[in-house]
Amino acid sequence: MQYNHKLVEDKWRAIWEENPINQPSPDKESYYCLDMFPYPSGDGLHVGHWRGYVLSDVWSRYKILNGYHVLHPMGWDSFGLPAENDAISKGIHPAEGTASNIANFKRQLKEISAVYDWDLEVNTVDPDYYKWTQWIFVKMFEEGLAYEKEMPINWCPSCKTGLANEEVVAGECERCSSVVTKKNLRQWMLKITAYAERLLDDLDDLEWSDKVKKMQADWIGKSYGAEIDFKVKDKDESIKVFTTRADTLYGSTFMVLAPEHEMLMDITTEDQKEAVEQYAFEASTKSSVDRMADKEKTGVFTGSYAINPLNNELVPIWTADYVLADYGTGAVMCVPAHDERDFDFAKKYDLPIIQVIAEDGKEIEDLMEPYVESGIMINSAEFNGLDSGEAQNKIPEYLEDKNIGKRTTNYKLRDWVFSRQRYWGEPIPVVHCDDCGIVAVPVEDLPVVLPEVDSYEPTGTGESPLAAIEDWVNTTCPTCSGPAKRETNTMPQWAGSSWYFLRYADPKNNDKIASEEAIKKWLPVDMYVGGIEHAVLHLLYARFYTKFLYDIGEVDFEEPFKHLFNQGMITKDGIKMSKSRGNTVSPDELVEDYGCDSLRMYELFIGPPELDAEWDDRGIEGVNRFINKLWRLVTTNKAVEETREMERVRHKMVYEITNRMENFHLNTVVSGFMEHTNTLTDIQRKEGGIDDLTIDTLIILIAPFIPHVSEELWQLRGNENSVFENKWPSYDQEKMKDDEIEMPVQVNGKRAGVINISPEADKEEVLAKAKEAVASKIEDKTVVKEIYVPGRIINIVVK
RNA sequence: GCGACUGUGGCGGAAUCGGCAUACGCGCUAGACUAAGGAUCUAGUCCGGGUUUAACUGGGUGGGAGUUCAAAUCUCCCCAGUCGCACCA
Repeated sequence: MQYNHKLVEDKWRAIWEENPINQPSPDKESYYCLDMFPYPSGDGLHVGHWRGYVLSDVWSRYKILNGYHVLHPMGWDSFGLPAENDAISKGIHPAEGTASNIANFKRQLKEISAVYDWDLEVNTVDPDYYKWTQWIFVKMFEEGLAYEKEMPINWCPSCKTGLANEEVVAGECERCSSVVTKKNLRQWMLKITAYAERLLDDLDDLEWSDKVKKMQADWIGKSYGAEIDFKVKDKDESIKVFTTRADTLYGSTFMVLAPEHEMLMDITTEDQKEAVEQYAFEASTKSSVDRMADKEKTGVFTGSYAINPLNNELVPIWTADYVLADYGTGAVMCVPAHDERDFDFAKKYDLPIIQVIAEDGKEIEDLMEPYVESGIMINSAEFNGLDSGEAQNKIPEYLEDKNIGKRTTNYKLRDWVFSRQRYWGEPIPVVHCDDCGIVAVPVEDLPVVLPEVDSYEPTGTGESPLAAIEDWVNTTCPTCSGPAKRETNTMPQWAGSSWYFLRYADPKNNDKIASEEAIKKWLPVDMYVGGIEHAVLHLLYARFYTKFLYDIGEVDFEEPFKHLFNQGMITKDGIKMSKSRGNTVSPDELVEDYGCDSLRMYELFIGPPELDAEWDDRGIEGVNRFINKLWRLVTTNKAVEETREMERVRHKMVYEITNRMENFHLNTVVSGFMEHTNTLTDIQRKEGGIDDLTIDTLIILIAPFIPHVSEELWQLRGNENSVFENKWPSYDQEKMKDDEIEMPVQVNGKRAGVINISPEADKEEVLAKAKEAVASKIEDKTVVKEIYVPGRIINIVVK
């Protein structure tokens, strides 16, 4: 019988639909293998998307064969701008576009034949789902972690909405690449900074790649330093600066405040007022791109002086936009001798440069560039001669004693700008009451359902389109029943995806995010598979949410994803596959021509799963040929008595495949199948057949990769159960050993011959045989050294 | 600028521990089957010298040095590409 992928795949899809292979049982442990759920775009899936989904499915099926009951769900992260933009341009409600995109995605995902349990599907735009997204917000509000603030935030002029810091990439909007500007807006913020320390510390215990951990750690950006108070001359005020280099305090010759610093105008003298005001105004209109690196530094003198608390020297106070308002205290003590930026600034404005650290304790005359290394303290009164590292502790201690400074830590992480001025998102569930202030919508009134609007168009004024719906906006206060207005901002797309992994455990629960038992049974996620693009955004937010839910007793773990696997991208002509670049390859035709099994296997064979891989349409032919070869091997086999060779090949095969699976080297698992199938085909030809156990073992091992073919072959061999009801085969290393092995013989490190010996042969015997084999190369030379690494190599060193 | 990763045949890639470099697949070449082949099967395929064929022989994992009996693998320097961060005091 010929292999016909259509017949086989249709048949088994129908059978699995009736009888899912992943059944619970009291003696099975649970395992949670999760894909990052997709945004259902109108573009559909391409072969790049398949890669991650195939990977997680192969892993899930491997776990099923290892005796686990596996949770492997799928759902939709459906709020977001593309649906809304479609709504604006085509005039259809975003919900409609979203629904049809989901239908298409689902059809395409079903082509993969993954073991998804579609009964557990979640969808972030479903009011039964976002009820809980809103509920979490209310809890955060109650705990003081969600707060309102008017402040200059990142603003995308194209998307016409505020953005979180994490959504700004090199000064551009993460979504549309427009240059991000600043806008002063009333915003909802989440106090993620309260979790900075835990978000950083707990990275240690995660089985994530070092790369992602480092990206998160860098984003959180903890640095140790000191806060120091500088008194302002002739004023009753002092300015706090943050520095990581307290050791350089004696070299501080000026101070710079960010143009947004709240004390700037207070301390500016009358004659400098105009210039400073002008400068601050200009800075406020600049985008972050304009303010960024390698541009010449600019600044204006405020006319005031601060007093260096160590030596009482006067230091002029400037304002300059190279100092950031929202890091540290927004004010910096400047040490031009030991900081590049301060050095540039001092050179430009002719400010004094005092060296206080020297490599050998000797001052360099006319410093040409800042000395940023550690060294010996100079020009620092009683601290002279100290190692600068030591002074980094001694000086803050000294300041602490005098109550004019303290050691502290600082983070780059900022609070999360959580409101968006757009339509297609979860309404933020609070009302504004003139008497009671901001009041959260009571839990029993959730969800606050997103109302219909006439126009989805963003207003661009900082108001959401929801603000125009008067009968929705005007409501009554849940506390005093007086007139109140609803919050009209919506949540960012990340809100729904920050906790969805919990909902899969119990998606229809109407009383809780998910029941305690369901959460205990399934969570945290054992294996999380997805692209690297969420290294900071989604993964940081989800970790934050989980820690919050832990703190309020909703979950019993602090980290949502134990093991994270980031698959590489599929590229075409060296660039990422995407609809906008027009270089996508659709899986639909490939499934039609070669079958799901061939495409599944090729997606893995293409390269190491963690690295990017270049798509080549022709490659799938090879995998398809292999499946045909395997089919022939199994269907034409006449069972024979097991020989020693067959036994050895079988154990070796199980050993190698299992090992490579455990190490996630899935591309070499596939090539391993090819190699062993070639070997078995040779044996079959030679011996007239293969024993049953070896054939069965091969079918079970390969089942996670090509499930339809495996089921069919399993059935053709007379079995009535599913191939997935088997147990993953085991191996015996003793039985893998060859009776005789080929051992290369080197002379001076170069291969000179080969001998056949028993692995048990002793050294003398082996060396004698080896020398005989390479006699012609060593006969007129003196043997200096003989290396024998059992099972590996022989090297004879001659002179 | 800082940091991480990657660099192996014509191509994708393999090489648990420092131990036969190029497994497996694509492509290509030749042959078989065929009315036909863009199907299938068989054999060959790192580069060079050599020979009818083979034997034989030299080189070789981005470049250069080093450690070692032995280096794709370890160390140092350099080059190229990709990604991340980027005035964070």
